[in-house]
Amino acid sequence: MENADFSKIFWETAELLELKGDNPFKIRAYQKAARNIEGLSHNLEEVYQSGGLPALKEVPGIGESIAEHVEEIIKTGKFKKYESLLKEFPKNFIKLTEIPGMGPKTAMLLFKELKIDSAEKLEKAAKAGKLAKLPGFGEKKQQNILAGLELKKKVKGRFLLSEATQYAEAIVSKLKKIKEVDQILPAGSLRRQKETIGDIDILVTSKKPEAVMNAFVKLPQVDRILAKGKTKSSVVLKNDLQCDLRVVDPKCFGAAAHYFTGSKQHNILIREMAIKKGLKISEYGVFKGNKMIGGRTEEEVFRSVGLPYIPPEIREASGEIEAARGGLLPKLIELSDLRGDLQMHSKFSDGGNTIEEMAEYAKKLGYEYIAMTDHTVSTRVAGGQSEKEFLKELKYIDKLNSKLKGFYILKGVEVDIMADGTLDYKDAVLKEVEVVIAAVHSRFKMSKAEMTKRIIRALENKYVNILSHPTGRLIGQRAPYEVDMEQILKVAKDTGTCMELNSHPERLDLNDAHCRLAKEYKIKIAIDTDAHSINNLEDIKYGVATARRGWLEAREVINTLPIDKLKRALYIKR
DNA sequence: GCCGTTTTCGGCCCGACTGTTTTCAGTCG
Repeated sequence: MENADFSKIFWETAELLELKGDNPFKIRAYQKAARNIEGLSHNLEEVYQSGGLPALKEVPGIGESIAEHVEEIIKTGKFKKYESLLKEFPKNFIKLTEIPGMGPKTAMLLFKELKIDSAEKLEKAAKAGKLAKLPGFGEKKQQNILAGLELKKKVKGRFLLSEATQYAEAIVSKLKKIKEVDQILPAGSLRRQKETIGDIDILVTSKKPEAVMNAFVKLPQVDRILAKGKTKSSVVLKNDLQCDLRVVDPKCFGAAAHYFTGSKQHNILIREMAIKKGLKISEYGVFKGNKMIGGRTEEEVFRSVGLPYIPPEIREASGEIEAARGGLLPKLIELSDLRGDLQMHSKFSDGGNTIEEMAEYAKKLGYEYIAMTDHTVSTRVAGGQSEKEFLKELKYIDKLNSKLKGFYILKGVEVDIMADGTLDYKDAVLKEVEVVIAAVHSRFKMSKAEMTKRIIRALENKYVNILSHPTGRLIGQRAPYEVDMEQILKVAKDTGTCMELNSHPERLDLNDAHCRLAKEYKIKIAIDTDAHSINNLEDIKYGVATARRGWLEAREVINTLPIDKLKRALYIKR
């Protein structure tokens, strides 16, 4: 069982309880547990196997009864309470609440009054005008539900961080031109740099909010307006991404920034701390009674509850508050800490640029080195080279290096891990290479035990420096292959192998939670781009963002080292 | 259902906008 499986069950349990109109605090408890399990770096099943119920109860949001539910799910593969709740409703009924504008109350009312239990029936009834006649409904509400259905059909899921970043930057640059706009900050999950983004939240300070609102909803990117008020508006952009704008007074910028950055759970924890101190925190500031005592900056908000500044990327209610209180916050890695990029491809395999062009661009980015890691023979679709061809590339790199001043091209390779865990280049060839990156590119559907064994065998090869995209997932397209990550990390630690954090926006692999786990195992990480052209080299920022979400510091990332130290670190296994 | 630097019981974050309402419920973030 993966953590995502547990969290899905508890999310849906909460949803079902909500449909039933159960105690809202109980519902919140299930949601909180689901959210915390989602962000957990350890596998919940393994937590239970090693420490039983008491270990489960250590997880925030898991108490007596949810711990028992988890145990039940592990032992029996079932969760009786959830299944009996599910039986109380028609099949797929809870999916109705995924439609924007449809909450549990509306869904239940429509079911009771019109027997609506599917999106299809909902659409039919709305089109026939049956909804508008119900008590509490009207023409507008009916239209909104139809629009929500349309949106749901079009938008399959969340947007990649890279996509949302581009859209947000375009909006921000337009908003900056509005003269009534003072400060502007993209907030929400985008500011926390989550790997996928549900919608763009933008915060603006202005003395004339209405002027900003009017300009915002008229932006060329806007397809339609969902809501427009004095200080808050929501629109759907032409690419179907929702964008919310909120305007506040400059004096509460910090409080608003903190609030709109989230995460929701983090905010709740901070607000609870405030209450204990006799304070109240809202997006308008920090208040003692009616008196505002802070909120111009985010620092003031944190200070009001006795904490230092917590970077947005780790505001996930996953231990950052405790760390901040104990003075144990990590000094998160920054883009400028990196001295080179350790995986990329050239025209020698499937890259779009020559080695010289890649090196030239890398120099412009301020790097001191790159590793050229073209594909090997098994990855023929990606122009993988035979050993003989590859040895020629190595000689070519030697020649380039003799001409370069103040820049170094490491001789690297992205070698394939075969189904049995052997590599597709002989050790005699790998011996000539400075950076050996091993990767799984085939046979993704192996059992967890087989895949784990396969990868471990590769890690045990003394020439392998880095395990590339360790789970093989493609966000929104391909699930990670089954692998026992803790087992892999243990072997990586024992053998002195690094884990890659592949910065490709669809990979981000290791993900944030795995980075944090690797940190616990004291394993070094290589953040690289896997660039196939000069255009991809700047994707490194998404890797750094993920590393920051995984609490990584510069000293835990191998390519923050200067070249001589890096070479020594790479030779540690031999 | 969870949780404790006021509590093992009694709290549980806070506010905007909409649509349908004469004062608010529902939804969302």
